[in-house]
Amino acid sequence: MRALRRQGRISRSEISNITGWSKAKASQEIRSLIEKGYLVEIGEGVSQGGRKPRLLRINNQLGYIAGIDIGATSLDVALADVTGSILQRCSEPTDVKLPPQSVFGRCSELLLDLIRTQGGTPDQLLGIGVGVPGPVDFARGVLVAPPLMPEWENFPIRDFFKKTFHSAFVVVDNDVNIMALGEQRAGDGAGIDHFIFVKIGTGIGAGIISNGRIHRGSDGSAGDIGHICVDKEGPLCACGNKGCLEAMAAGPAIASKALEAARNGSSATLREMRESNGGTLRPEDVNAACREGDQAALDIIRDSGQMIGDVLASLVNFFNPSHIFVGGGITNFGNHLLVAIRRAVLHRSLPLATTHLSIKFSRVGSNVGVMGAISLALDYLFAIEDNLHLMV
Amino acid sequence: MRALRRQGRISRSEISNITGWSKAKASQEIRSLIEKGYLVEIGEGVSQGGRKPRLLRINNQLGYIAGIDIGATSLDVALADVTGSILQRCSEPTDVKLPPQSVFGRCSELLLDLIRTQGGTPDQLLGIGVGVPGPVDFARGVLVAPPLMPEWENFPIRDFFKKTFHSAFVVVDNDVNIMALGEQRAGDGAGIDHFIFVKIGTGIGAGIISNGRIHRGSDGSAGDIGHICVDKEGPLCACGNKGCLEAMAAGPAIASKALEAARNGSSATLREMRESNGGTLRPEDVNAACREGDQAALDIIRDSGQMIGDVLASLVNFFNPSHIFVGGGITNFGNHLLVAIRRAVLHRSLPLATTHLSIKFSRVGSNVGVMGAISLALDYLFAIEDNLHLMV
DNA sequence: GAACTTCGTTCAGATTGTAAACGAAGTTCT
DNA sequence: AGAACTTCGTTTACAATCTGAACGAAGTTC
Repeated sequence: MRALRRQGRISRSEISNITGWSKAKASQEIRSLIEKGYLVEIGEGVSQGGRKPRLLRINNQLGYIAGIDIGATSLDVALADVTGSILQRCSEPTDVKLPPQSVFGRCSELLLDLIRTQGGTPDQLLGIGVGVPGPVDFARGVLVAPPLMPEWENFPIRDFFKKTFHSAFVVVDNDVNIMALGEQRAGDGAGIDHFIFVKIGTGIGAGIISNGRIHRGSDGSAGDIGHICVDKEGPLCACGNKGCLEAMAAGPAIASKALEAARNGSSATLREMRESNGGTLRPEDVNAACREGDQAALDIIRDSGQMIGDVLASLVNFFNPSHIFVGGGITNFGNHLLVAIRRAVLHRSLPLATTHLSIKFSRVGSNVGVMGAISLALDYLFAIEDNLHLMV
Repeated sequence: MRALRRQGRISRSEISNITGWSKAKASQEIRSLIEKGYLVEIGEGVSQGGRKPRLLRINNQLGYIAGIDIGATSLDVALADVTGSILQRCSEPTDVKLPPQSVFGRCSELLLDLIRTQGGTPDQLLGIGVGVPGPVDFARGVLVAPPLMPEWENFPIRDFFKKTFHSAFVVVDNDVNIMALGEQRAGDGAGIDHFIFVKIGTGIGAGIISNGRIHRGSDGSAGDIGHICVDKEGPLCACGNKGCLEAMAAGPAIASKALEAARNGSSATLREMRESNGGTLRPEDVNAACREGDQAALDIIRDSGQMIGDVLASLVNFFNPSHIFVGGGITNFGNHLLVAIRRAVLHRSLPLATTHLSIKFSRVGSNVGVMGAISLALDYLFAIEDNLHLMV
């Protein structure tokens, strides 16, 4: 019922049209919601040839919603109101090798800071959405067999946050699922029933939207495409198999290929960079070299793109999405990567599955994670509010 | 509302519990449905310590539902009542190279025969579910760019059947989707949220169930895994690409590999078979040779299984299903194929995605297609009945 | 066979939703 | 400027709907 209200964020008695209710009931219901403080009036709208409508909106003073996105190397925390507008956000580097207590503890601190800066108190926090880099048992809100951080397995994320924020519920999901959700709610994914959000960074993962809903799979590990095998004789991956996509095309692989190119002399640019960096190279350096027109760097990026595209081609045949959004740390690598991915997908997939397929970078940028986390929390919030209303 | 009734096929005033209605309303509603002829009483049940309940059931005299499953080489037609029980079925070989008029015309004839044999008339047919071997625009009920039978594109299947069966609605879907639905409703797929039904026959295709619903993809071509590339230098496929799974591991590929083995002398058994068959070999022959312990035949089957398993391994990582059901013409090939598939999948997928994964043959057998078609038609029937009820 | 269950219906009363009428506020055309 | 017409939102009387409690029917258990 008020889920509808969330959609039309500003509108008046069109509600009676949208819901199919009579004007009488709509009016009465709205009055009750205003009395309860859920809705507020917000000025008047433009006339449609008669009396001006009195617009309303969800009361954004109801409380706060937090979105937390924990990546392999960075950590984002944002505070939003119940309409999903971000009030403030912050970001800092982290390391998943650290014990969960310290990482989540830091999240709590940052969140408390944000709330204080906004002039609120911790008990005004209604809900927290958390994205973590690994398979999540969604119902329990717990990581299951995370390859990157075995220590985190079964860490009670929900209870941990509840200790500090008593009044808030906690929803935990995989970080890529949450990015896909963010793209759906705050990006170009709006209204698209079937799409894939591909995150390329330290690892490679995919968030899947099927029939408009997140597909998590039976163990919460759906979308784990980083460990699809692309070369049976390829390098050893952290997961124990050989030639995983992640081990061959993600950020670290790009960096190590660049190091090799710097060593064997196939790229003077990369060699210079390595020296000025103190013997190491980061994925960003390869991108920079690429911009300068370095052929070896370009080849490295293209190779990555082709491998990723080859895998995506299979998935396109299988899943037939209408859109693929590419995001993550590698996103600012310009178009070379994307072009290579596109070419590989178009070359290898069935024409029917690709004629309407669009492959592009996510435009939501670095906010996509926290936006998704907030959306997830809001979904949960409005679901229980609906239930409460049904019970009362 | 009566969708619930369809679930509990025999039950009485538990309906008031299931629906949450008061006993009064449930009773009244049931009376109305009985008067309209939708429900019938069917004896008494066992006492629970008090008065015996009077069991009811959906009236199976309401009309007929037809399920039609058109494969690449065979055609199945079945007649069922509105509870989904098959009354009678028939099957005959066909060829998708024939024009659609003649294939669908033959379906109509068979269906008329079945109805007559059951002592009914064509206007008692309420709905028809049709499965066709190719991508389907589900909303329009029309084939889109089918690789095997370009002539069938845009053929108005719905209108064609409506000409003969005026009172029936027609729902068209891809044949593998329909098999997946059949597995869900009449097989081991009951209650499973995420699974893949893999059909291996003349072609290779997959039906996908995500969050308990068929995932059709944005163009209706989801599940078309037959044209995933497994070998960039492989043989040319009918689709124009090289090294498609279908071209390397499906029935025809198995047969042609067997012919080669018969020619080059690596298998005496296959050579004998070829001679007694008049120079050709069918996939079934390879199976027979396999049973006799022929090593070359066994290798052929194992190779196919491995290639299929390699592809499935990627899809398991991506989709994380809890079950994979294997069906289609190759199903009766015994366990060699399945063992090879299983080994490849377990070897290549992430442990988390495979620990709870079950890969087995579909037990529904040859009925799975028509059962799915019937289920699809029933879903549609009960959906519109629900709507009608809401409107009245 | 008395006491207690479960099943299903009947009926009065409360709850809920609706349509129509009406007042308020605004626009357009003369 | 004002008459006529719109749209917006509320009030009110009325109709449909649902529920709870009471009750008869049918059975089980001790």
